[in-house]
Amino acid sequence: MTVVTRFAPSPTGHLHIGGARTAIFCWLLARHFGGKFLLRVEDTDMERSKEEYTTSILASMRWLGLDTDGEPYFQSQRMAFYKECVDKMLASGHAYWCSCTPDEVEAMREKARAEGKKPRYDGRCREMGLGPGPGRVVRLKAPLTGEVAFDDMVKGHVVFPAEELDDMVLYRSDDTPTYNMAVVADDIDMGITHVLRGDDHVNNTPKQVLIYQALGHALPIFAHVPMILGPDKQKLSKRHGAKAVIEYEKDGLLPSAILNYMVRLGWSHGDQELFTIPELVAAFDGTSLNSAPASFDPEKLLWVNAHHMRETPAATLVELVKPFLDTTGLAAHDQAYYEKLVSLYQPRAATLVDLAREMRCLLLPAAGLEYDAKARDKALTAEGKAHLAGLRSELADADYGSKEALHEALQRYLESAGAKFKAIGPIMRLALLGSLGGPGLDEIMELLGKDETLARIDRVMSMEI
RNA sequence: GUCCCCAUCGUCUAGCCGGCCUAGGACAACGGCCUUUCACGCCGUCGACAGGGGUUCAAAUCCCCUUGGGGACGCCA
Repeated sequence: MTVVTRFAPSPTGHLHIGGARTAIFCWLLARHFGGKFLLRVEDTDMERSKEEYTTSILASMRWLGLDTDGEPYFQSQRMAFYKECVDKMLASGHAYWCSCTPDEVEAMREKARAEGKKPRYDGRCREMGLGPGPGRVVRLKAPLTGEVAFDDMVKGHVVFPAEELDDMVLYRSDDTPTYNMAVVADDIDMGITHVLRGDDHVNNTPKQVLIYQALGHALPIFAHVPMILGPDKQKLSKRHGAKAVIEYEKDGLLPSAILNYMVRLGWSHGDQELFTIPELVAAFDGTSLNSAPASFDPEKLLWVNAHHMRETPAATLVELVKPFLDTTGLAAHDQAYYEKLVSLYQPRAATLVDLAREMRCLLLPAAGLEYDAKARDKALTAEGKAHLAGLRSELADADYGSKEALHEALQRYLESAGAKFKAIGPIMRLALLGSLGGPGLDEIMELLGKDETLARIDRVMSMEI
């Protein structure tokens, strides 16, 4: 059986992290089974839909690497098709015209609410045999009794009493289909086999089941994945650190890390936490989906990202980090320098933004190096400066071809001065990096080379304590 | 209000057609090791089956209730 999934966003905002996870699941399911992943833009709400959002969503999906099969479908371009479907339902007696005004319907709902029932339309136009007319809508002739049930890959068998469902509007008085109508018509037409979407749609599903039945079509396989909640268990929102996908791109996160982290929210594969994308495709078969909602944890996302950063080849990372570098005042360096530098900071940065910031001190010319005030207070001592002077002459003759040779040079100085490493560490770090953390002194010097190393030492030598 | 869904460490989760669970892994926190610093890595500590009833020789695992949380009830999607 061919698997055909679809992601169906409405272009009323950027691709948010919750939507991204749904898209990732759909994409993974299709790729795992060698099926098709389609995109459908649900832009029937002319008021809220904006083309810039369609562009943005497409860009985010491309960035995440969620490639689609074929061109996207736009609901706004399929109006005639929906009309046909509705006509078919009218002709078969599964739908009828209704002349009730929104105010009248609202009154019915309030009445039901007052009686402690679920708000619903009372079906008064059901048997009136009305035809089309201004202000009229088409409603589904829903069953009055019995149950509406469907099977769900994550929820199992879900049953709704028919009394819960009313004669929902399928076609509006402005000649447009309603959401549920359009979704079912499209899912059938597009040949969707697996409808995977957020939990918030389970209540729509029985309604859609009725439409499938009215259209005489078999049900697809449903999979309602649990929603993502913020750390406070409330619905995920901006203030939870859950942002639009483009924000993460700006924050320097890697697409593979986002996929890895998001997929693990509501899905598991034994104890495995870290996945490459091919591993994800191989492992994700739609089973092992959790049914409980999950909270979004920005900390763990960062940890996953740091891991993916470490796994990325240095040459690739150089290209990825470049857009994040503040290039003002930087000295010129070749590709090999950049790669070496990146490999030095790879295990020390959780995001591309961090990496870019950390790298900066080794890209600046000696004269432009910035010194951390605290590091300077701590490391710049008379003793330190004295050691630095000795170190300078030792280093002036050193071999900068390997970090081993440089390490030996440092050891030679230590022996001659009778000092411990910790006596020269801070002052050397201050001179070379402007701060106290970072890679080993030998590898830093190997990267900088003799002239730059000495220039940096000289600059600190001339500083007042 | 009505209906639907859900319930294991602070968080993500394994386990859930019952016994191998004195409940495993990961993030975070804390302690240690490694180390010239900072990271990485490694080792360890803290830490959970929401509550109550059943069923059973045996329940985190099955059933019921309670509580708690989420979602949905539009001529929005």
